[in-house]
Amino acid sequence: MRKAVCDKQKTIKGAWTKQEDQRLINYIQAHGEGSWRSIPQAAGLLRCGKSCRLRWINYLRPDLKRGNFTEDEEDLMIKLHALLGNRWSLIAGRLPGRTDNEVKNHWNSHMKKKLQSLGIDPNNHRLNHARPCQHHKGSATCHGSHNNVHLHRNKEEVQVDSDVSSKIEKVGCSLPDLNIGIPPLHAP
DNA sequence: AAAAGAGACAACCGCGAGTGT
DNA sequence: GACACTCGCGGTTGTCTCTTT
Repeated sequence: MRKAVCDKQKTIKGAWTKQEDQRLINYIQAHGEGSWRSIPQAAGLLRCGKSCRLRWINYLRPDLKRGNFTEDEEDLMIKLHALLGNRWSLIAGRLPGRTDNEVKNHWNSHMKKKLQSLGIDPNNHRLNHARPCQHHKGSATCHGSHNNVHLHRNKEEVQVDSDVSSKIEKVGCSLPDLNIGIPPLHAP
């Protein structure tokens, strides 16, 4: 049994204050990201490294794009989710300025409902039989609704991280009912 | 105007993978 | 090979804000 890293010392939990944010920003700007475990102490924060990392990645990073998702981003998110399932970090990697947490939250609160309203099961991207095909504005067809695009997490089954693009190509070919046109990977 | 409910988002937790010794 | 440790991910929960009654 491994001990939780954050239990080892007295750490603050809950919402971050502006002062804490500023300390973390100042430290990372001066020293880089480095070892998250040592950052809290070095930056003078009573937070665990995990919490610092999360705060930086999801909120403080200068390259983050705040605000609503555009239609293009949502479109791409749907396509990527059809391919990758709940691999939010991979999906976020294709949406510049977006974080996995942001993508995950947006999916759970907005996109699920959006897909359901279009008669699409948000889990497997199949058309629901209850709804007629013409109500779906996408290109999926009824006869193709038996395709299940869920990809297993097991790395022996699919090597996602190494080359997403090649997998997209492969999966896209095997899923004629999913109009998956994924743009090339953006530079970080 | 106040209370209740719903929605959105930030943050935490536990686990698995990767790496060094 | 076994172990210890850190990092990163996805699921879940907590809390704040907005909307409805």
